[in-house]
Amino acid sequence: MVKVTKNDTSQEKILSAAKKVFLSKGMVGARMQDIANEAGINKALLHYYFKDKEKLFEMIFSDASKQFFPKITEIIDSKAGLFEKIEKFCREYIDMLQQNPYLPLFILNEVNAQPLNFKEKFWKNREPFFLKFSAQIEKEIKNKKIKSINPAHLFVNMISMCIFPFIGKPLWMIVSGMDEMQFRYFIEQRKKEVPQFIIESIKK
Amino acid sequence: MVKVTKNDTSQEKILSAAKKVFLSKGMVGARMQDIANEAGINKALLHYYFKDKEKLFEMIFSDASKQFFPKITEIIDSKAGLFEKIEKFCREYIDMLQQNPYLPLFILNEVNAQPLNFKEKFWKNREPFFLKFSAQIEKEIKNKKIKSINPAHLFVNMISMCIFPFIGKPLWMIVSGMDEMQFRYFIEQRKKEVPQFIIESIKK
DNA sequence: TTATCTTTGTTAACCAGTTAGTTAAACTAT
DNA sequence: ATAGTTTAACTAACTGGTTAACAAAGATAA
Repeated sequence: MVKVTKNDTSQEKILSAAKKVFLSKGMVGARMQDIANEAGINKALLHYYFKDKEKLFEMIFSDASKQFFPKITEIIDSKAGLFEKIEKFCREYIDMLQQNPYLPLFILNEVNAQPLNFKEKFWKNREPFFLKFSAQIEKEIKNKKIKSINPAHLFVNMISMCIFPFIGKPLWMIVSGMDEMQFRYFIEQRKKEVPQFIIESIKK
Repeated sequence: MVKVTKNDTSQEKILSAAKKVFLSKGMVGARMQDIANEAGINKALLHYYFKDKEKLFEMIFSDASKQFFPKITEIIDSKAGLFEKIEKFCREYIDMLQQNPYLPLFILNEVNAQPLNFKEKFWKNREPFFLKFSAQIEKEIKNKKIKSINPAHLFVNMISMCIFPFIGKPLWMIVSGMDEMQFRYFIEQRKKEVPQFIIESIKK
């Protein structure tokens, strides 16, 4: 008989609990006791495995960053055509956010709270990743394939329309009267609506 | 001779300090001592004028809400043509956010933290304000003036592109390498770029 | 005017509850 | 036994909020 649903190790339980608590409450809002409770262990054990709150937080933030950023560069840097790339990006990025709905507000809050710390620890030696994307757009414009547009605005527009609905979700649900299921459907639609909206705007 | 820069009353100093601290640090991150220091008064005086942190916070949040929301409905409900309305909204809303850059993250964080509390205290007896906007769009579609589009997506797209850059500002500055002045110019451009982007997408 | 009282504004010192982090002892599997 | 885990209990620092004393500026009455 194989080990059935072998209990996670304490370390794994802690990381999973910490992710849940930090992502929903942020660094200042999270309590070590909350994390210990969520993990079903004693608070002291947190400090046995992870030196302090800061260290534990960094582990979670680092992990979250790896979900939030590489997905962008990965698609943007691929060698697909522009429209295809836009479609793929919106579809996959919204899909990822659907599975990690707290990610955007978490990341943006913490970058906001400590921009320098973020730059030092998580954005060192990275090349400006949207340069390639920018070059591709310039080329398409030069070849008269799409209308003239500033690539930075196009990029920010795309990112905005993909990410913002997850940040504004609770407010939008109140304002629009949507329930959880309707919102889910709304997001599902956006995987096609957003790229279509963008392409309609720039195509010639 | 008129009273020159008459010292603000303590109450005014507190409100001004509280706004600054709450908007940049949020409810949980803000410290009553920070607010007292910022206002240049004793901490006990905060409780003399405002019962507790919660009350002081509500005052600030209520004030912030009045900037964040009515501006939307006001323009959306006006009787201008659709394109004109989109142009006016983007221009004026981005302009307002330029003067209150912390507003979006502040509002969205607090709605996120306590959606029910927000609904009860700040969204009672309000009619769904984008119904009129929605009707106007449906009409334009029916009259073949614009392409077919789900009004909810159009609305969310517009809001996203106006608001998100302010939420993502610190991250975007790091990623793009912009400095404060370049970012300011970037936002200035968006007042025209965003409505143009939208209109290009929906016009026939 | 002047002496006394009242109201309002302000403060230092304090209090009780919470939080991150420590410690030393107990448990457990090998 | 012992090395690796786990815990209850503790500590020091911090936080929101209170208190009691004090100060300033009128009001009131002689």
